[in-house]
Amino acid sequence: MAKPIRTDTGARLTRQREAVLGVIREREDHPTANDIFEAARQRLPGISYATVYNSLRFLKEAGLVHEIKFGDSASRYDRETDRHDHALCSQCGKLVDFDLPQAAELMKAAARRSKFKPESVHLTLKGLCPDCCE
Amino acid sequence: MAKPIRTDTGARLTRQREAVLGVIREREDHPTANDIFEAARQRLPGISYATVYNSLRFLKEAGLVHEIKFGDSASRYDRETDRHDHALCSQCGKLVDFDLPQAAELMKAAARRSKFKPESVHLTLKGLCPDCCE
DNA sequence: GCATATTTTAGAGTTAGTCTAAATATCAAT
DNA sequence: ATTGATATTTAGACTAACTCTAAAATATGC
Repeated sequence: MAKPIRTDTGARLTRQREAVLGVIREREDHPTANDIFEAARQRLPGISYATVYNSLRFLKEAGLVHEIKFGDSASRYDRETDRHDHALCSQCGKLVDFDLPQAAELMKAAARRSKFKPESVHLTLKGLCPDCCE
Repeated sequence: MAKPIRTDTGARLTRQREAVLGVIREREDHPTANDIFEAARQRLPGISYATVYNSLRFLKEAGLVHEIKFGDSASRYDRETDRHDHALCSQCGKLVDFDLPQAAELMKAAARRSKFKPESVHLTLKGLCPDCCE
């Protein structure tokens, strides 16, 4: 009944997808799919688990959100879609975005050593966040 | 009956753990736990799946092997335990080790920007491996 | 308004790994 | 060598985080 809003590239932004995007955009942190599922249910009580996953995939492909995967545990989602790096607290798990300006150079250096044709570089710092440093 | 060989730090290197370590040391690539399970069964037919996982954890904690996790799919294991970086082929999944000499500097720069107390940096280049570049 | 295409849903299925409790093996001291 | 304490292995049940499927609901184009 309600006409679906569209993204600027013409893709369909249904109520469900909009709710999921809204959750990610409103949060400062980097929620997991499950966090998003719970928050999305507040906005759209009937939304199902599978739809949250479908929406996340859709939004990711549309470039509206960014997925962060560390080997451990669940993926986290990030409203920041530009290239950036991550710092992960080894004590409390806090995840912080930052940007290393030398990333482009770095990618070249890495490409030279590995003999790969570079597409992207991902850098993660592990350490203690300011709160966990005492 | 057979006395267990010990690592130089005195930890027990049982037949099972030795088999798992042997598999990893003999391979040039970066096998998954399942690859290791299959190869270990050739050496020690009765070895169980759980034992391979237990052994991998043990060997990792003893610093004898290195675990590599990317968000996608299963962990890979690496006989190279010194700090190093990885290049991952976006087409065929090939994983190659290399070392970036500027890693120490990089860690400092990342620590400065994120305000974290640094422990380690992990860099991954995604791109096309030499074979997949045509 | 009807046919076609897209999206959502519930729930089953999958993957990779962890946990548990019983069985077995090793060690250290008689 | 036997005994008891400790460590390790095993099979299989269990878990977390997704992914898939097929049917139902919804939207779009004519």
